[in-house]
Amino acid sequence: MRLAGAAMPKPAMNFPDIAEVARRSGVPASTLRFYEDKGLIASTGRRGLRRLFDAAVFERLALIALARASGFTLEEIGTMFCADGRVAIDRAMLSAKADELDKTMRRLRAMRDGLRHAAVCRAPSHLECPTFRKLLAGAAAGTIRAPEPAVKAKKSRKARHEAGR
Amino acid sequence: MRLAGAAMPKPAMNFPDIAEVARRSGVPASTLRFYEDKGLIASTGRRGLRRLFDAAVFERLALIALARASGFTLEEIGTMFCADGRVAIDRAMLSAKADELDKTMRRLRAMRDGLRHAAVCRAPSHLECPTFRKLLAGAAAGTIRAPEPAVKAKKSRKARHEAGR
DNA sequence: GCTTGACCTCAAGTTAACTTGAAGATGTAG
DNA sequence: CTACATCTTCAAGTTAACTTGAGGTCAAGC
Repeated sequence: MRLAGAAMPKPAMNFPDIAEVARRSGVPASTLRFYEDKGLIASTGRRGLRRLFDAAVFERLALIALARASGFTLEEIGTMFCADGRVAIDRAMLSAKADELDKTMRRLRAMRDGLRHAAVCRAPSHLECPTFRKLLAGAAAGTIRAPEPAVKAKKSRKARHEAGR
Repeated sequence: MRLAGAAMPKPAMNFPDIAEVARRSGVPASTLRFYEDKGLIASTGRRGLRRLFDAAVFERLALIALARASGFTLEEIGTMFCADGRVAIDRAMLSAKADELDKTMRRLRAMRDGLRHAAVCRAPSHLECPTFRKLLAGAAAGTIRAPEPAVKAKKSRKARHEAGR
């Protein structure tokens, strides 16, 4: 992917600037600033105005991506890091989130089955299909509810990034 | 609260007003107005300023709830209704959404397994656990991504509603 | 020394799905 | 007829996680 050239470009390899971090992580610079602002990552210093990071930031970003994919909010993710930069994840929190995912998955599974049925059901209208009506009744009774918040991806930051913005 | 007398109370039973619809459906009046504004439901007329609905609105609301629970956006849900008020759901759309749910579930399953492992893993730090590092690598590579948008529930509208707001 | 392009800050905008609030209208009980 | 609880409209606020834009700074190349 990147030609390992002999000549090191401007920012010292071991102190990547924000553009370098963005390039290598796929996380936009604006997001990196945003994360820093939120205390999720930290720059190790500045060259003039410009932030310099160290290599640890990549692991940190991976951790954040992983946590986000698991459904943690940025705020929750913030609690996973000690002030000293060390990672200290509460195991109970992990279990709780796993339980949450299980619940979500059960809900989604039910919905998916309903959708699959509705997609092939031969009833003239969905409203006349008993399976569908059962689901509807659940929705009416409030047993069926919409999902939790989350995040949007829309076009995948990596994709947009790699497309040259 | 309201005695079921022989005399029909204010809103004719078969033309519930917005408060009645809210009460029976659990959907807040503000949401009903919002949905009407978006064209997802329709009031059948007015008594003075006040909207009157007919019984069909309950099915409609159940349908909306169901679709929302399946991950459809309100905009997508809008396409499920013809102008004449008839329901006409594109079966291909249902399949597509089912596929989407499957994808989501695969992702969530992987995350859940990772979380469960991390919760019990004996490695001194998560960063030293090979399983965890494998996930991290996935996150770094961008194969692991955050979920789709969705909706929030926070306290369940029904609960808040029934708690007398 | 000057130009330039990348970076900086800070405020405001974006999206989805609603909620909240202000100001006004009205059917209904008394 | 007067109160008043409910309704009405319309604009603006909310949340999460970012993005965008304006206006400014600065290191490096020429």
